[in-house]
Amino acid sequence: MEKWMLIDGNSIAYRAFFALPPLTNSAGQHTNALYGFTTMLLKLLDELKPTHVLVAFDAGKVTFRHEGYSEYKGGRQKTPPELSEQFPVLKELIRSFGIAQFELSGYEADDIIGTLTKRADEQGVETIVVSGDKDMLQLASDKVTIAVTRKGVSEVDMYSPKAIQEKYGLVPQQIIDLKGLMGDTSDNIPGVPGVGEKTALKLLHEHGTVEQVLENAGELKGKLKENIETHKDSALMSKKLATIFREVPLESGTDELRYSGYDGATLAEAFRKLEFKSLLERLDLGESVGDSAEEAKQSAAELNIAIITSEEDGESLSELLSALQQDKEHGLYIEAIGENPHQAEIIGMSVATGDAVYVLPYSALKKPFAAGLVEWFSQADKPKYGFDLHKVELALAWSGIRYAGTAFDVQLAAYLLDPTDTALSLSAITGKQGLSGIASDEAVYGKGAKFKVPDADTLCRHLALRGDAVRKLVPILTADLEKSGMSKLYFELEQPLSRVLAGMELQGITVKKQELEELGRNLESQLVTIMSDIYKHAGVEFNIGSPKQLGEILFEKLELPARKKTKTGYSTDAEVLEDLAPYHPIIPLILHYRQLAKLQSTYVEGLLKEVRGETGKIHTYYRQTIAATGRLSSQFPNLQNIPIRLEEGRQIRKAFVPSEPGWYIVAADYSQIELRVLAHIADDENLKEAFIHDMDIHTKTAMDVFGVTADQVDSNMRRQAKAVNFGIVYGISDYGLSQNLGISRNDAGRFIEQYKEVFKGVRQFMEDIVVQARRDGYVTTLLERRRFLPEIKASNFNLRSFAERTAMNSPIQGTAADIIKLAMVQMDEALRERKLKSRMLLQVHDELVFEVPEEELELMKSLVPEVMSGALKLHVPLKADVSFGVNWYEAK
DNA sequence: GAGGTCACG
DNA sequence: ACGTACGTGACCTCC
Repeated sequence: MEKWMLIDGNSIAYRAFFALPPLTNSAGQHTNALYGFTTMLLKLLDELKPTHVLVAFDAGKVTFRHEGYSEYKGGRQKTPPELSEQFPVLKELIRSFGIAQFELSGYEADDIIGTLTKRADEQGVETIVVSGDKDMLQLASDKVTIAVTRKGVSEVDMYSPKAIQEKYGLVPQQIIDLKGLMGDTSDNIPGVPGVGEKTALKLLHEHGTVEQVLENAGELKGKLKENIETHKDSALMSKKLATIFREVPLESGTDELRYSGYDGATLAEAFRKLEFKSLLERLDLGESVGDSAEEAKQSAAELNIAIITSEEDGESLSELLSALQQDKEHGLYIEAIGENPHQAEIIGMSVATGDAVYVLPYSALKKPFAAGLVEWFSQADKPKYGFDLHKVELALAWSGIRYAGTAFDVQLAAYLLDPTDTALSLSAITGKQGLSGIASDEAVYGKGAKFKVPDADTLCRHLALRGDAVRKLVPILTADLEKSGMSKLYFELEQPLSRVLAGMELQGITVKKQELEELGRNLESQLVTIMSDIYKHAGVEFNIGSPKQLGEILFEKLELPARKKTKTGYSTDAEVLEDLAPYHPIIPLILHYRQLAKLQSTYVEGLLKEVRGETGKIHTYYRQTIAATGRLSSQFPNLQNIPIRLEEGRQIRKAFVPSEPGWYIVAADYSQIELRVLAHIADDENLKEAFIHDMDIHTKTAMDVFGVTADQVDSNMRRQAKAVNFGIVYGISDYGLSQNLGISRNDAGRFIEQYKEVFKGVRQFMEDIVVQARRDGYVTTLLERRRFLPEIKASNFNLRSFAERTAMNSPIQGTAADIIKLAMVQMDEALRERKLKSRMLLQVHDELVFEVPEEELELMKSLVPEVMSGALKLHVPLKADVSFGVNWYEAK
């Protein structure tokens, strides 16, 4: 059974353009009409499942309608260039869908559609016309339904003749009479002055057609009668103009409209260019969620899968090993279940190479006959092309299998290509690259309580598809890195770093449980005391840890002044409480309670849970593919936020000790790395000068901003200057600075202006980087790390301002990240070359922590800062301060 | 699972 | 007029 869908391309594009905010891709190309059109099209294709689809466009400026009425569409605003530039792309996009499109010189889209619906009526084919224009309702029939967009383009109202009858009390043919009387300002159809929809409907209900209304105009009264009699011609002409011409000389037959579904890869390529990320994912999702099982079976059926479970599959295994030993290109996928790679369970693996995909359940990998494969894993000179090999290395290590030799990691590459992309699962990357979708993790395993490893058959097929996907992605992402100028960053920094990180994580850091436990007992007794004090002051027991309950106590029961609100109620954060401190003695108690409770739950109990019983060590997991700026992050547990600012919390660091008796903790941190990076990037003479002379940068800033000499800078001026420096790095705003310093916005603005007067290079940088971001759609670090900032062109002030601050901050924070990463790779090499026993254990953004035997202490105290400061040559010196002690606390 | 809070650079 | 400092992760409460 045929089913036609006929779309008024111009009308829908217009609707979409005005309904959506001005979206652009990173190249600055406007995409809102395209996006709206596409979402609507995908939805209709999915819901209506047409066999034939056509998009019709208006062609040429002059249509036959102008012959009779030159003012036709005259009053219409000129098409904005932001929209007209989208039409050629739209036409290409429709081709990517595999959908036919017509335009015929001298005719409008609705004439083409009218002509086709006439054929549909004659042939009895069910047809849906899609438009943003109610004019189309005249085409409705028992075969033809009109879908008119509502609320933008996401939803449509369906008009059958019956629906039109219900809504207007008219038959479809009368729609033109309606237009004839009421006109249409958007097309500059005049109609009859003073006649709107209400009057027009009343007249038509009585008389049926424009002609009849005119004939019976004598019966009418007053102004209406006068208007109609004087504008008879206008009414008749308007009716003619509103009439869709249904005899367009179309040469093409309807066979050309046949639609057999889109090609995922072609469409994904088009979406990729336009950066329709959510739609790309939806393509992926549509396949993986919708018919995941079927799809997977289908694609898997096309693969030559060799499942290796026992010695009997020796032949397959030999083939595989032979390919791997010859360094054949391949795709490796290892499934490790669990978020924490130190506790993940490997359930199987696959390698796609040659014309086959080899799949091994983990049980097979552990058997003696697979020893060759285990050997291959450990060979650093045997290249491995895989996905998230950092996690794999850790998971394998805990299963007693050594791993080395990453030649390419699809996930790491995808991160560099867009570090703000939070969907770096293999299925997401595959979908984004427009390869045929593989099932998402959730589709295969379920999630939460429903998590379940599927039966062996399903699992093997699934693993096979993933190995195959990795193999296809390797050359694509390699080329993308090259195109974006990030090959060097990838191959010489990120990939080597991945290995260094794994080494640090597996090494772990020793934590003295007794130390933490004692701290915990101490905290516990303090907490009990404070808690009862708080209850006394409140006059009631409540859950201090509940912001809701606390808010009620403070602002309702105790009637303290509530200043700040959150989405859900009163804000009770530290800033609010500090302001309230003078009003009630309960406030300092709550602040203290909060502080200690945090230490207890996160740092004492939290860390104790992470200490491995066997070794007394904590193994964090540095994530290399999370932070938008290129920084690392640390999880399970986070060792990058161990307390230091307050003395009570700093005590936690006493529990972090060397793993061997007599060794030391050595810690080295970059001094003012971000401001030094800024001095370099902005090439600011004054700032560079300050660092070349290794001045105290906040004092120097105070001198320049306040126009005083060094000995005139008091601690308050220095504090304010320090805040200004922070602000500069964060992408300053007067408001932000005023909040931070508790001063007026005007005063903050003056500080900033003064700063920019003295640090002219910084001012120039701030201005240039925003312009650059707007031009390129992204900003870069010194090592060419990118961050895309599409919102830099947003019309929404907040979004745009955020993007502008990010444009200033990311190159600074990101370059600092580049530098310490370089230092880590170089430090790792230095330790190996010199065959030192010292080990690098932790990284905290601008700090590296080592454990060092006594005999290497002196050497490391000079080597570490030397490597760190020499990691990258800038126009200012990099400085690293080093310290040591018997624990992390003492290394200060 | 979201929101609030707070630890770090 | 708009209303915010940049980047993270963990814990708790409450729905």
